[in-house]
Amino acid sequence: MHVHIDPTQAVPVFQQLVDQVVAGISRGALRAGDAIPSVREMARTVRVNANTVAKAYRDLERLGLVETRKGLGLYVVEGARERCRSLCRERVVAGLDTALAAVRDAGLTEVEARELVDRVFRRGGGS
Amino acid sequence: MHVHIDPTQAVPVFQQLVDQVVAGISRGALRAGDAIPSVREMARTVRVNANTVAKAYRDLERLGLVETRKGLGLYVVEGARERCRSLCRERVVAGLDTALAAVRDAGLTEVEARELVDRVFRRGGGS
Amino acid sequence: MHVHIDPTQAVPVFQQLVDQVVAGISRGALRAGDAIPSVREMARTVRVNANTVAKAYRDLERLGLVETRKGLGLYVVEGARERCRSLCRERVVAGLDTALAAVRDAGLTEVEARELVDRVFRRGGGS
Amino acid sequence: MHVHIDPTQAVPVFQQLVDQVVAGISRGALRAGDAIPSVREMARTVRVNANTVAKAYRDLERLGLVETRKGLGLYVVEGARERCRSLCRERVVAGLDTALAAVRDAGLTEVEARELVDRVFRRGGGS
DNA sequence: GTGGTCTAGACCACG
DNA sequence: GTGGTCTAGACCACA
Repeated sequence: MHVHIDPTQAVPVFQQLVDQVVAGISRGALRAGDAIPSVREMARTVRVNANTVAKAYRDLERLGLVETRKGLGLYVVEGARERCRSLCRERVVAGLDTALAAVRDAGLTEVEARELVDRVFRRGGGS
Repeated sequence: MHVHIDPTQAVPVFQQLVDQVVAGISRGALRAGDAIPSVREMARTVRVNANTVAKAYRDLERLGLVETRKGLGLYVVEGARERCRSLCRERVVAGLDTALAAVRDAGLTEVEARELVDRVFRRGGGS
Repeated sequence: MHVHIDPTQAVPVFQQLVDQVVAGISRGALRAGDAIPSVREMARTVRVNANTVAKAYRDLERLGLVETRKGLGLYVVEGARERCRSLCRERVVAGLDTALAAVRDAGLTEVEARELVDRVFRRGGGS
Repeated sequence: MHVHIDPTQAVPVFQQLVDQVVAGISRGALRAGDAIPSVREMARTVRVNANTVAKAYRDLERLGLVETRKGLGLYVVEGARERCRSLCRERVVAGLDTALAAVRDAGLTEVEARELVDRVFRRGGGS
């Protein structure tokens, strides 16, 4: 479970944490029943305040991906992977939808949009 | 020059103002040499704080789309439409690029991305 | 909008804040479109740290009772009262259900349960 | 003496243990003079930390339901069943009282409260 | 002025 | 050891 935080970025640190744990669950690095790193451990390893980590974890719980067992820590819930995926899917599709609408409204043609799709998918794996 | 602001939305009010003026110039509702509504008038008509309008206008000036004529107000500069369009284009393409990368990284297939493109462009004119 | 916090109670301060705002909406002291007291004002008046208030307000937003307009404050959303009521109702019914099950499992008779109902409702308005 | 613990639930594990032993005494599964399982045995069988079991047992002793016989273990005291029942009764009645007050304060009618009572008692034995 | 984010450090119940 | 709550005080973008 590698986590990397960039505090200079516009997206809040706690949100980056949420996203990375979600990604970890999505790709199977964290499985149902696994414990996620404790607040303090995560805080130490990513050099972030513990409260910030706690806030992120609270969000994960609210999303229903993780449950807290008092005195023990946070555990990935059953079915978290599927829930993650559908969450990601929704979010990503909504984003693309918005972006495409902007493209269209800016007067670009469908052909140009398709070319962008080509380019991104030809580019392969990286971000 | 109709402007509509939704203070509920995540995108800041001043940004919504910028976007709508840019759109107005793009589609020719505002032409080179035209005056744009004064800060106070705009503030009154769209029910927004005057400081917010001023900030938006500062951005428009910084983008090189309008110029201040002292004592007279703000005027759309020569060549604004073209500049607008290229700005829009860049911005929109960057947005689509990011959205597509997210789609790809979320594991959706190219086919699904293409279907979204289809859907948006079939939907026709509105936003 | 009177709010009273008892920091000695077992229920967390931020939760007490949430509950009291919910109650305020429920009984119509706060109506759709109204602003709720700013974080800092509330913090001052109830003698609680601003972060604690902010946490409570975050919960209210998550419950869909309130929306934030950046730079302006938090506003009660349309339909908040109904949502409040159904939330309260659910919570309260679940609590009663649990309590009744405990009563039954402890071997008390239905008659005794009914007597308790009588007593509480005879007692009238107070808490 | 079957004991089942759900570490997921909001009620603390040690409290669940107390409750289940109390229930066992109440229904006669544990009688005066019986030994209750040793801390270690209980810890092993219900998969719980031994300190947690010890804490629960301390509570049981404090409630006057069991007594320590040094070197032998914990034994259910004479009159435990009656004491249990009155304890349960008190606790359960207090709980119902609170729940009913909440119901009333939430504006539900007495009739609705009565219907809930009906429903729970019609449902019969299980939890 | 508003809320949002982050840090630092304290205390608590639970295991 | 764990997470949860609370305080105090800082900085930011937005209106």
